Amino acid sequence: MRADARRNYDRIVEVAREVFREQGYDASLDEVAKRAGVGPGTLYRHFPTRENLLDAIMQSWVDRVTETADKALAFEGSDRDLLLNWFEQYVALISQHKGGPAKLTSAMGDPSSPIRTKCQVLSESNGRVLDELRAHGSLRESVDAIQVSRLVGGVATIADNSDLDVAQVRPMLEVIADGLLT
Amino acid sequence: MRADARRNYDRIVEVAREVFREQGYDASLDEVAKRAGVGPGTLYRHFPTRENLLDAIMQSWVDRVTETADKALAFEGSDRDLLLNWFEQYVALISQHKGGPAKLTSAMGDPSSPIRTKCQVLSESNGRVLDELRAHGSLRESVDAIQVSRLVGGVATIADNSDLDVAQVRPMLEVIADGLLT
DNA sequence: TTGCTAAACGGAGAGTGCCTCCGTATTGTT
DNA sequence: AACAATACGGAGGCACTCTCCGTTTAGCAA
Repeated sequence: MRADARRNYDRIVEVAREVFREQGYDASLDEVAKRAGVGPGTLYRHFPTRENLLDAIMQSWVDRVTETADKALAFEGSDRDLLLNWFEQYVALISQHKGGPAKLTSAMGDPSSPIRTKCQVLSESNGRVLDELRAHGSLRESVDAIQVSRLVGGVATIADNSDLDVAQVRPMLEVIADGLLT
Repeated sequence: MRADARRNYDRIVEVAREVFREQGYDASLDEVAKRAGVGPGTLYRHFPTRENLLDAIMQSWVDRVTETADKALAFEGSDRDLLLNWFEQYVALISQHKGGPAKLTSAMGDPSSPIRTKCQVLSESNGRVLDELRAHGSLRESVDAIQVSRLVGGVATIADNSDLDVAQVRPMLEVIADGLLT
């Protein structure tokens, strides 16, 4: 990759992160290009679809998911609290920018999605937490990680769309947690 | 309302229902107007926003919600099955056209939404089912209708976005049901 | 019927976003 | 310095939203 290309690529991602945070994930891409000081052509060459751009943006914070799951697993307390704690963090992670929860959760389980790698990281992290609980024998049977990702992702999606705060989200996560645990 | 206005209003709603079913709720409104044989001006005079048009479309089938709740309440069987049965029908009802679950569930609890009356019908129906279970003493405390509408609506939203079938939705509804019941 | 007015129509067009094409510029190599 | 190869960028085509306003029509009254 040529030096100028690399420069533009990085700049676009940086600006896009900012614009998406301000205006939601359906902000104008021409606007992103303009603010980044490049032509629309350049943006679309690097990121043929909006999805590709999102993918690049999310990279950094999806990296944090695994790490967050590690911490959640080290939690000292009841299994229910462990799970709830993890769910809250999970919701926060996928809600970094508007439209994120819907995007990520809808692509869950779709092998042809451009953001499939992100989704895998998410459901794997959920899987690890579930395995831990299963090892404790406190998890109901026939629960799989994708289902849980969808359930919690669904709550996150609604919370995102309706601008709900943590206090309104928590009781819903409790219902899901109680439904999963024995 | 003048006769020609009434005629156009009805025709637009009818055509829109068809177009939205075919192309999802973000189909072109000019296209709707064209197919209805009216100018865009006419469409926008009757329905200043897309939301207003959706509102009119959904009227007919939101009417069926109350009726469906009645039937669900007459169900003979365990409380868990009653609840699951209702949830499945609820999901089917709000998933009549693409984008419906997200629209309806996101507006839940927002008094300024143009579709607030629809949402009220939905959460009231959920409320009635919950009251029944509460009367049986099989419902956990501190559960309210809007929360449940959001939880189940969240599942419906994800299912709608990812084209999930009933077999994939059911286990998620079971988790929610189990989380709600004692 | 005819005439009148309020109500309603409809389509041209401005504004905006998406995305592509291709002439121009930059990079890095020989 | 010359030359590919690579990348740039913006003009412009297309699609959609929404408005404005000149034209048409419904409904009523004489």
